[in-house]
Amino acid sequence: MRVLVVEDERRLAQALQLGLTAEGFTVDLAHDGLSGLARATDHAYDVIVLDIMLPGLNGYRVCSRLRAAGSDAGILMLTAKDGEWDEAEALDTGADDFLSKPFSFVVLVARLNALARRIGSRAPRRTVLGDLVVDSAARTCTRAGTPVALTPREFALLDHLARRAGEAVSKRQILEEVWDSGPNSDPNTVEVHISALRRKIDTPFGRAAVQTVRGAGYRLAADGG
Amino acid sequence: MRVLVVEDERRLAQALQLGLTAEGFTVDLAHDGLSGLARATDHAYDVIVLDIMLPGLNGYRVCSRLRAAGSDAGILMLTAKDGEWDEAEALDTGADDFLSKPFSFVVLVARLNALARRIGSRAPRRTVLGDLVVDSAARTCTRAGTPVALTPREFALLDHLARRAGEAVSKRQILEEVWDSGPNSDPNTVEVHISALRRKIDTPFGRAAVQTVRGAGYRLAADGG
DNA sequence: GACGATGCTGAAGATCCGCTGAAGACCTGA
DNA sequence: TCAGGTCTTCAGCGGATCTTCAGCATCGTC
Repeated sequence: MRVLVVEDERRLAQALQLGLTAEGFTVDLAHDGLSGLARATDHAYDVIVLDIMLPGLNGYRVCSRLRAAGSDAGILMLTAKDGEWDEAEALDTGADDFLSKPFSFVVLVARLNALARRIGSRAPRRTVLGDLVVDSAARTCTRAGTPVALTPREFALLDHLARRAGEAVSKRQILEEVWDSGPNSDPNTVEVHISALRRKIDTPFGRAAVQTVRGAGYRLAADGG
Repeated sequence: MRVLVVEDERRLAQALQLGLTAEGFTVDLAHDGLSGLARATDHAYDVIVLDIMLPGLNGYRVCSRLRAAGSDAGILMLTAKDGEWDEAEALDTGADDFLSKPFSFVVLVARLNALARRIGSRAPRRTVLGDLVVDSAARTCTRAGTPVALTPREFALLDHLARRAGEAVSKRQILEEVWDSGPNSDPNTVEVHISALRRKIDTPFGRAAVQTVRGAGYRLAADGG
């Protein structure tokens, strides 16, 4: 579960990062509306925790812009309890849930999990690309009806590519989102796993769904290759 | 990254030009609303830094006219006051971001970069020029439905020209923006790649989308040639 | 038509990029 | 601790790609 916390009070933000990481979430931080928006559009988060009062661009605007940009992440708004910011408005701009400050950490985690469940159920479970089927929920993959056994990494990689089927995805981006690693990790790692993936879902079937886009990364053919 | 700074205080404007150029931006200046509007409609800028208080035509008006004219450049407004009203008004007229004077140069650069990222992500996925289709996200190109295989450089070049379809783009500009290289690199490099591009997207189809504008560079025909 | 400036293009060497087999580290469960 | 599977690192290969160069073509001007 990838979570983005957009919160300008740095101590609170860091406390949340610490606590949520301990709960098993993968947490990134942004400290103002604009960088939050930028991160959220650049990366695929499951849930975004969004403070309403932010420097630069307030939470409402971040939220509505995210929705306008087609984001389907779950959005949980943090509202200060002074009545100035209407919670109904938060929901109107496309938020999924809200929480009044100050809040208990346990409640936040519970809400996040509830949200994640709801989001999970509205996110596509299965991606069908020709005769290649990727089932994110069951973590299974079949090619022409034949089940294909994949290792966790291989599946995560395939799942990531499948969610962006037809698009070229850079190795750097793959490293960040599948490996959850910094920008200076080895792109060869991706190459090795791509190679392994091809050997399982393409080569035995004489297909080529996993395409190399030289200089730009990889692309999973929208028609399954 | 092409930036237009519209600012009537000349010393500030020149300081910005100097500083932003050092940061790697290509910077043009305008000192009043009308000439700013004219420049912005004549040239393809990625981002426009727009002061609100301008002689002639104020920033709000410049901004809304630009949007009315279909400009999709990122617009960053410079507001003198720190009030909510300025912020809301600026965003409502179509600005993407704002910054209150006085501002720190570092912050401006950060905001410009953030804005550029967002603009990049909202840029059109596909450019259709007659039967020539350039898909930036998938990094594919088709002519009359036939897929055309391009090398990374060729694609970057075509993509660049396609985003400015109908405009003449100089070799120098191409070198800067596609090759990301200094002004003293060899323009022949561009010629060689243009030649290769034509051999792939024009010659086999008996078309001439890539046009030479003698002394001024190249232009991609808006109708695909 | 001659001339200089500008653009085109084939060839070649250098460079870059991605692929892959193998080895060892690592993790996990018994 | 061991066994089995998985992951990362490394190094070398092979081919795609880029740049440079040189000669030729084309354009505009005189």
